This record gives sequence, structure tokens and C-alpha cells, in this order.
Amino acid sequence: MYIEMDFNSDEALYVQLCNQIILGIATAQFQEGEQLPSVRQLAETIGINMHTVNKAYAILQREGFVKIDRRRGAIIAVDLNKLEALAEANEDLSVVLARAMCKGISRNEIHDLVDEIYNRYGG
Amino acid sequence: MYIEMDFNSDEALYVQLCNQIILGIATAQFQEGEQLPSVRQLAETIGINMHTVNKAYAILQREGFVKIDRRRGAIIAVDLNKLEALAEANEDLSVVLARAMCKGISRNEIHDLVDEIYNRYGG
DNA sequence: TGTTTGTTATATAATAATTAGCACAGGAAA
DNA sequence: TTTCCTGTGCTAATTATTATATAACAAACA
Repeated sequence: MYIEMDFNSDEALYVQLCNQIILGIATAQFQEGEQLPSVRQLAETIGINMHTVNKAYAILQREGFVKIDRRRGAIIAVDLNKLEALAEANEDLSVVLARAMCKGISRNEIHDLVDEIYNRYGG
Repeated sequence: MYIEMDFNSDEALYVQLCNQIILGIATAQFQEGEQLPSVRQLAETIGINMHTVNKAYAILQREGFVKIDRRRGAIIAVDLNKLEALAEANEDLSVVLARAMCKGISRNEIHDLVDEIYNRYGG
């Protein structure tokens, strides 16, 4: 999977990295049990520091997307805590939809967007 | 409208303030043409610095939620650029839904959440 | 003339983000 | 055993961001 950093973005590198890996899992480019590159390897590939990659991996572990094995590094292992995930989705959506509503985007337009994204991700 | 800051949050104060004001617009607690408190006044009310409020107002202006009048301060004035807003909603939703999909949240569960939020906001 | 408005400037402090380098223990493979 | 790679831990330095504190300014207005 291609991972690219936007060094001009206002989003922190470790946040970008987390999002891209999560995107990779959602689109099945990363499969359950698959091994991610080592922190040093990925750091060199995308041109950032080892510790920044390590920070991203640690966050992904805390949020239940990977497990970290001392021997094999980070392994895709999604922890399905649906209640927690639903609560988080609710919070995140509330912020996004408030903006959308202000701008006159209708409920149906959001539903269409959701379908479009789910189709894009292959759900 | 009550505006409250969470000083223990990991979100910056000016971001919290932006989100709350946008929420206020979405829920019609702030009406088009209505005047927001002055930067000094709001700063004192919620116990933060004037410049932090000013930063939030400036961002809201740049994103097209208020207009700033030297005489009357910040005034709710939503700029309805739907194409831009749809593009932004698409990006934001892509990140949120990727997380949700990984956690096994179905398309229908997201649709239900969207309806719930739109109802909550009175849309 | 005062007062309030946003704006601008400067300074300071605290925190977060990023990079760098080094060292360690555990496991795997030569 | 030796070598190599793994994540991890630590310290340090730098830069960017966030937040605060003061102060001054011009515009608008009663």
C-alpha cells in the first residue's frame, strides 16, 4: 500500500499516518493478521522519523486497530468494540454534520455521501 | 446560548469555540444576522483570553460562518458555498467512516446515526 | 469627549510535534 | 555463539502551536 505524507498539511504527520493506515484497513488493502512495516523501515520509506511512526503505531494499538508484537512488529488486529465505536462515530459525525447543516446540505445529500463512501470502500 | 470550555480537553480552546458556535448555528440558537458577543466580552464570560476568541472569530469568518463588522463585531452570516461544503463534508466523512467500517459498523447504522443527529439538530 | 469595536503588535510561557542519537533486551537466523 | 533486526526506552534539541498578558491604534457612535 502506498503511504504518502503531506508535509504542507496542517495535520500532524502521526495523525496523517494513523488515518492512512485505518483507510488501508477499511479498504481491505491491509488484511487482518497482516504485518505492517517496521517503524524504522516505514520511517525511511516515507521520509520521517522513526519515533513519529512509533507514535502512530502506539495510537493505533491503543485505539484497537493493531497489536504490537515485540518479535514481529505491528500486526493488523481490529478490536471490535462496537458500542465504543458507535459512540465515537456519533461524536465525530455531530461535528461534521453541524458544519454541513449550516451550509445548507440536506439530510438526503448526506445519506448519498455516506453511500458513495461505503461503495468506494467496498462495503 | 451557553458556551462552555473544557480545559481538560485535548482540543484547542479556539477549536472548541468554533465548534460550539457552529453547533449553535446548526441548532438555530444563533440566527442569521444575529450579533455575537464582542471578543472581550465573550473572553471574560468563558474565562479565556481575548486573542483566543479573536482567533476563533477569524476562522469562522474565513470559513464563511460570520462576517466581521468593525462597528458591530461578529455577525452570523453563513456563506452558502454548497460545492465547497460538499467537498469538505466528503473528506471529513471519509475519515470518520473509515474508522467506523473497520469497527464493523454497517452502512445502515451510519444512516441511523445521521438521521438521529439531523433530528436532534431540528433539521 | 468618552466608550466600545476590531485590529495589530510585542512579549512570554507552556505544550505539542518532530527529529536525532544512543542503548537495551528479546527473538531469529547465520 | 555471533549477527541482525525488532520494539522500546531514554535524553536532548528544535520548531510549531497554543494561550496569555499588555498595550496601543483607528473607526464608529452616543
